[in-house]
Amino acid sequence: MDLSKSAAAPQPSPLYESIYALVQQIPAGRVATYGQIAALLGLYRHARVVGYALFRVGPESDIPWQRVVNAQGKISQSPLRYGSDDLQRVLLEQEGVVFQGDQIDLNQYRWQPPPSTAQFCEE
DNA sequence: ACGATGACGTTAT
DNA sequence: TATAACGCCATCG
Repeated sequence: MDLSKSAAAPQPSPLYESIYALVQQIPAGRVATYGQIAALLGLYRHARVVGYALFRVGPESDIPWQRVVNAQGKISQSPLRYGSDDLQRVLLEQEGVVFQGDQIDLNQYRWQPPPSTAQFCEE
């Protein structure tokens, strides 16, 4: 049997898998930005794709989508979401994240990706 | 195959 | 500092 293309693609796209896997690696009380996750996957400008991947994920998923916010440290959600506008904020607060107004201090809560997960050469 | 969409990011005004 | 428009690329119909 050739398993070259038979029963070898249960997942719609490995790209999403990578995104989900990375998001799951975010520890509680920490947050990451879409651009950050995208950059870790080598998708420097694909922040939108990351958001789109999480969009397809459901509220019952194993993905802590709640820990993913935009570069402004704010919560992004679409009108098509579950309906709870403050749901994500509440979930983060329960993890120990403090909101300054409607914004989070990324300088303090930004998740620091381990070098094992991805390589980042900064200067 | 093409067009429209989208949970963003960045730059310009 | 806030608002607006553009770009970026994968996914969906």
